[in-house]
Amino acid sequence: MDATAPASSLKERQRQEREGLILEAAAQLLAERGYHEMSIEEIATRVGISKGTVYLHFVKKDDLVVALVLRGMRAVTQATQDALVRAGTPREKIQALFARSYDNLSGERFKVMRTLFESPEIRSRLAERRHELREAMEQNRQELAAIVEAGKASGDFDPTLPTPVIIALLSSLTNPMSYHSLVVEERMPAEEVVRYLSRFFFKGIAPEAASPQPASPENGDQIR
Amino acid sequence: MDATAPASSLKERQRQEREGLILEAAAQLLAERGYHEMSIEEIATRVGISKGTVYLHFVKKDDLVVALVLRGMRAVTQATQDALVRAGTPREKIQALFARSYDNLSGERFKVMRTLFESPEIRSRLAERRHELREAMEQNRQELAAIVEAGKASGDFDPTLPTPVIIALLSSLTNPMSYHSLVVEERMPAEEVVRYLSRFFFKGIAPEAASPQPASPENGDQIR
Amino acid sequence: MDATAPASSLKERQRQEREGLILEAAAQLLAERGYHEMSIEEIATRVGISKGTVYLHFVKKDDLVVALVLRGMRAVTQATQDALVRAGTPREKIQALFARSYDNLSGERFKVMRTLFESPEIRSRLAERRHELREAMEQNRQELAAIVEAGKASGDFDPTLPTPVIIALLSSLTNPMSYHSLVVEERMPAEEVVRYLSRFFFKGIAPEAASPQPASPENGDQIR
Amino acid sequence: MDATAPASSLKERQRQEREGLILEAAAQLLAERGYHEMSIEEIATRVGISKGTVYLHFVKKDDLVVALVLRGMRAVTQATQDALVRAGTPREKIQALFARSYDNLSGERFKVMRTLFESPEIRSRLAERRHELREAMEQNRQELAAIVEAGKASGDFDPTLPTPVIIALLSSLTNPMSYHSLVVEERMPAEEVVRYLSRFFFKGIAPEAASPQPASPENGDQIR
DNA sequence: TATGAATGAGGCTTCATTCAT
DNA sequence: GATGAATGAAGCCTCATTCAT
Repeated sequence: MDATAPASSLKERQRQEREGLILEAAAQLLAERGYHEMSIEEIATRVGISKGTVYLHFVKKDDLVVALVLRGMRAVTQATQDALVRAGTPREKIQALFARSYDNLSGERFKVMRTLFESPEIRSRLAERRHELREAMEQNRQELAAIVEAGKASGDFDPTLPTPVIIALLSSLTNPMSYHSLVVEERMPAEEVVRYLSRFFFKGIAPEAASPQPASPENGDQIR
Repeated sequence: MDATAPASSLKERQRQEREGLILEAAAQLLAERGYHEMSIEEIATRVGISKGTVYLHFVKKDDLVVALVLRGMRAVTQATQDALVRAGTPREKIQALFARSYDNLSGERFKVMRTLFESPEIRSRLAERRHELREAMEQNRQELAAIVEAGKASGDFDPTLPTPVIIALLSSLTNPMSYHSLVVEERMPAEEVVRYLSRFFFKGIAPEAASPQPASPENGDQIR
Repeated sequence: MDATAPASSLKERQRQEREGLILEAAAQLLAERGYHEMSIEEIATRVGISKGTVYLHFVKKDDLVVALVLRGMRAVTQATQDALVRAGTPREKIQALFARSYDNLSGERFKVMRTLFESPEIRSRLAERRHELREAMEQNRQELAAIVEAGKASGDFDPTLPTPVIIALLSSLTNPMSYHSLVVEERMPAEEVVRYLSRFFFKGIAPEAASPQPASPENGDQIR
Repeated sequence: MDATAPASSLKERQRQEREGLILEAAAQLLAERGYHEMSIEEIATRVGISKGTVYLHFVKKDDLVVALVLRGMRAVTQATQDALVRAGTPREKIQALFARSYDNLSGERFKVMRTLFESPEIRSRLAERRHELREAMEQNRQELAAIVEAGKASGDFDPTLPTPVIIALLSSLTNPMSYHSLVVEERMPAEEVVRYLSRFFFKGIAPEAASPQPASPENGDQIR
């Protein structure tokens, strides 16, 4: 038995690995073409396996998408928590969130997630399994709410702005459309976008000059 | 021929009217279900005509969607121009844009447009006809750019923020996700959302009290 | 309206006709190969239409089979009633039933029905819609029961044999296996089979001589 | 080699045993669901082995079914012979055949066989290998023919009824439909069914009273 | 020898598109 | 023009069969 344990764990690892590849390919195709345009056949081809093998991992096409969303959601939640942990002040945490949304790693996945959620086709598919997703979504929302509340308490955020509004604004500012128009089309470095975003988030569109602060390195790192 | 001209113009008017109805029905279905779940059959049923008749107006399903997008784009451009004309200062113009995005009339159409643009399925379909859309998009972008530049000139907007960034932020803040999460889920009145949005856009997340400006009714309406 | 009525009735007639052809082809294929071996594609080919057209008549493959069974059941019931009406004594009625089972018209359909009912695959499919079939089956059973009871009352049938047993025996003797082994394999004329069957049903396997009746051509053609 | 012979015979016995289990499981599934609904996977699961192992015994699914049918046929033939040997008069032999058909042991297998033969899917499959089955069928038929001829000779059976007809009638009366409608649906004890069947077979549907025989307990147990 | 992961043919079903009426 | 019946391509999914371990 000792002998078989590692063997099975090898198989299992390979299996997990392949499942990851399938999800990766599916995420790409989903982002490129959408739910219907993504065929199981093509996912298989991209991974280098056969159609049938995909079905060894996911019973239905929908299951694959649900798995994709769940995985993405967990990743986003994880990234959010990282931002919570590593950064100190609420202001720094927000900046970390922006940075995460625009880096190329989790950023890409983040983009896919947004795409998924905004597609009516996928929404209706997820709706049938809302119970599986509700929890993950709610958890993520609460992470954000905690940051916002802390920010209000610390005086960084305006306490008269309702928390849901702030969360919505936060989410809005990190959507894939912005990413695309600025980073891809305008070829603006992601870090620069993040810097602007951060400044905007905290100070709005108002000109620097209007602020009484003598120096304004707008990243929020000023002493004030 | 002169005799037939008015007759044909009557026919033509009816034709245009029906085409409008088809587009309307298609927009609804597209927003509700996405490209593939929207069948020509159901569009026809909703309009009260037959499948074949839809094909008298649009040769392909894709053509219908392209027409939809073009029409929507023109409508958005028009609304943008209205905002430019009716409102006075750049600040007021921006407020008008926000208001437009969240009202029920053009707002709904606006939402559909966003949905279309964010759907990979439709994006890839539009990609094949990008030349037909490029112009309309560019025009709209220039309208916004004009407002932004005016705002920078008037001192309302921070001139060190790149115009494309500001445009992206503007667009981001009016996406359907925000609308849904705030107006639908949180049951917040659209006007209230617009007020918060406007305030945020101009002053950011910073607490009101922190602003040294003696008078800052940035909604325009409060004395405070 | 008067003008359209006949037109629609023409269309409708053609439609019914084709539906009949589809059912006919399906019945053949079902009898030849069974449920799974019968593909919609081949039904269509045999009728000379396309796959899609079959679906204009039957939403699902199962629906086709259910329709087939229902139609067959109605035909059998009808034939049973005919036998009840045309023939006089219970004995004659039974003979008519045998004749019906072995003639080429309803006989063939009868055979298909048996095949359908004895196939586990189809049984399980019908099971899901048992409510649609129960009625037709029960009606037919009651027709037979009525004949049997009349026969018991008239002294033709042994009243100590339970009616369900007699019905089961009747049904058994008309099954497709017998038809096949006698009429097809042994090339015995159907009328002759019916004659033997009838004699057997009423007098059993016992030799004629054992019967005390002086003349007993038991085919019913005796004067008595 | 001599040394391996017994070892291989042990292995061989185990192999035969397992083959029997596979056939048993297949027979059950075939009767329950039919050819296509019976998957190799499930057969393996029921036996407690793996899919691949089934293929060590049967190269094709069809081969399995053919083997099943052959085995069943041999069993039926065997049972027929038993009836021939144990019972005395042809009449008793027939009664033994009925009893065999309705008991729970060979009866069940008998039922499966009937099901197989009446399924078009399997028939067409067997057709391709008719040569493998012809012999077994013919042998069985001859056993029955021998009984019938003996019965005719002994005066028990009417010699004017053709032997194939009698065989067909015999077969008809033992079909699974009867079994189901009487034993399962009507909850009639199998022995009682056998008694009625036997009586019917020998004397037909005619009422007892009509028979001139003074005593006729028709079970064949009369002295005569 | 036994396993079960991998394969891919085959069939149902949908729906955009065509075209005779 | 308007209709809707007819078509057939395309994709999901199952499962017999193969084969490396």
